[in-house]
This record gives sequence, C-alpha cells and structure tokens, in this order.
Amino acid sequence: MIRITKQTDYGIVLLTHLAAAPERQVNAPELAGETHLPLPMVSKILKVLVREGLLDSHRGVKGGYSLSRSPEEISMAEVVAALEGPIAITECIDDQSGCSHEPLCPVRGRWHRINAALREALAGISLAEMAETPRPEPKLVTLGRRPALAVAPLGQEH
Amino acid sequence: MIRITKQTDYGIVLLTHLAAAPERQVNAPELAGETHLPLPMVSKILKVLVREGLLDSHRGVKGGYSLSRSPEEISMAEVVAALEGPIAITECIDDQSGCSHEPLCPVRGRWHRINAALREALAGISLAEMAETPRPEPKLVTLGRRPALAVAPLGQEH
DNA sequence: GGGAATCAGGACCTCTCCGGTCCTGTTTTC
DNA sequence: GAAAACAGGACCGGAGAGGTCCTGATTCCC
Repeated sequence: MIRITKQTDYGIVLLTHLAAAPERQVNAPELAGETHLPLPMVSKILKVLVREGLLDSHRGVKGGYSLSRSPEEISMAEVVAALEGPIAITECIDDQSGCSHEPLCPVRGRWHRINAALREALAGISLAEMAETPRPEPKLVTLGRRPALAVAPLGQEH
Repeated sequence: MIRITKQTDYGIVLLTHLAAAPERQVNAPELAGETHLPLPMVSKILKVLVREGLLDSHRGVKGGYSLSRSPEEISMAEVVAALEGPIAITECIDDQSGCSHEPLCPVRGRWHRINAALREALAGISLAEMAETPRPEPKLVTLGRRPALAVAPLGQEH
C-alpha cells in the first residue's frame, strides 16, 4: 500500500529526537527509552544510520550516537534513501532499469515524473523542520481509535 | 522500498492500454494477450477496477471491459487509490488516525505534507497522459520545489 | 430455449520479506 | 582488566503480496 517500512518510520522518529538537541550524544538504551521504541530495533536502525553517514558513533563506556550534520542539512530524502534504498515508487527507477517488460510496456518512461515528484517532496523537508515542536493542538487526545490497517501492538503493553 | 504493488503496476498497464482506444470493449483474454500479462491476474485486477468504478463491464458472449470515463478524466491518483487504498506513505493518514504512539510521537502531524505531496503528484497526471506515445520532453513536474511550508490543499478527492 | 462465452466473487496456496530478537565480537573508559 | 558501549551478523515467525483455480450468474446466438 505504498508504505514506508516500520524501520524507516522508527528511524525518522529517532533522528527527529536527536535533532531536537543536536549537540547531545545519546546511547541506544537512552534513545529507546526516550522514544518508547524497542531497544533491539533502535540499536539495529542506529547502525544502519551510521553506515549511511547520517549519524556519528562513539564506542566505549561514554559512547553513543549523534547527528553527523546539523538537522538543517539533512533532508527527509536522505533519511528515507538511507533506510529504504533509492526513492522510487516503481521498479522502473531510471531509463536503464532493464525491466523485462520494457519493450512492450506502454507506460515505459512515464513513471519518472511521479518518482521525481516524490523525491522532490522529500528533499524539500529538512530534519530540522520535522523536529519543530508542534503547535499545541488539544484535539490530539484520541487514544482509543486506531486506523483499520494499523496492527502493530507496539509500545503500549505495559 | 516504497513500492506500489505489482497488482497496481499491472492495473496501470491495463488501463493505459485501454486508454489508447477508449471506445473499444475488450475482454480479459484479449487484454492479457495484448499486454503480455498473465490472464488470471488480469482478470482479478479488472474485477477490482470495475468495483472501484474505473471500468464498465458487460457480461455475455460479446462481453468485455471498457473505461467508464474518458482517459482525460481519470487521474493516476484515482487509479492508485482504487488498487492500493488511500494514498499515504505512513500509517498516519490524517489527524484523526489515532496512532497509539501519537501522544509521544515527535513527528506527529509532520507526515501529512509528504503524503499530500505524493497525492498531488499522482492527481496531476491523467490516464490520457500516461497513454501518450512517448515524446521528447514532457513538461516539468511543478509539484516539488515550492516553499516548504506552503502546502496547497489537494483538490482531487471525490 | 439451450449452450457457449463471458464476467463475478470467492477460496486457496506459496513464498518473500518485514519486524523483531539474540549472540558474539571489538573498542573505549575508568 | 572489567564494564559499558557499538559492530555485525545469524536467525525466526508471521503477514501479506503474487498467483491459481473453482463455482456461480449473466448475456448472446443459433
């Protein structure tokens, strides 16, 4: 259903959390606690983000993670690309995709506009913008209702 | 990887094929043959498209399928929505989504811009455009690079 | 009116991959 | 040297995508 994976979702939450205090260095257990996400997943995702160059890591007793750049310099496109791979809605990512249907495909080449639009939309939003404190909205207290397809029973089991 | 499903992919191919000759009425085996897609899948997808109102069907010996409207009047947003459900990259589809993480979620409400951008990108392309025989340079996507906070309401939800 | 062709609407199966856990290193600090 | 933290895997269960098939209901044509 055109969804990002939970890993990406969590990754964005983690990065956003870090962006709120960019100088801080936080270790995995702390981050998990503060974001209410399961530690093993947090740890796994942080490693990916380090490998992709969005985070710096420091080993040892006083170790932890911090943003590799300022939040203003990190776009959502980079974040999603780091966690999901190339941003494209279809397999036909570029003209050299080599799709086996290509010689017959009537929509050949048409998807690029849509893919590009999505990429631009993500590139136009920085991590800093994602981290802005939301203006107070009282209507948010609708805890009981869940969307029909949201199944993940996470973080609520205590 | 933020992909549409194959079902949607095939559906777009089928609709595009039909859009090339909008008056024509074609049955499932013919369509499968002409698009080089497996008949059972074609049949399955056509039924969905009828149910969603994008195709008209006619039973009986001379039966078949045809577009319910002219290709110009059908947007890719409708097509994708028919085959995938509501267009949104995250579970947080709207402000009333009631995600269980919501009270703690730091990106609460921030995804709507991205979802809206994707929707607009899809709404801005008609089936007729998808069916055009490829020509050198289609007009640029005007969608992406606009001031980050200026999110126009998307006027395409019937 | 009967048979053939077609759509309608399921049930059903297989297999990939997401979501999640865990284990064994290596590095750094005290 | 012990403890605390990151690094980098392997591993597993389940959901859902992709695909097939079967049994009706409808319409056309002889």
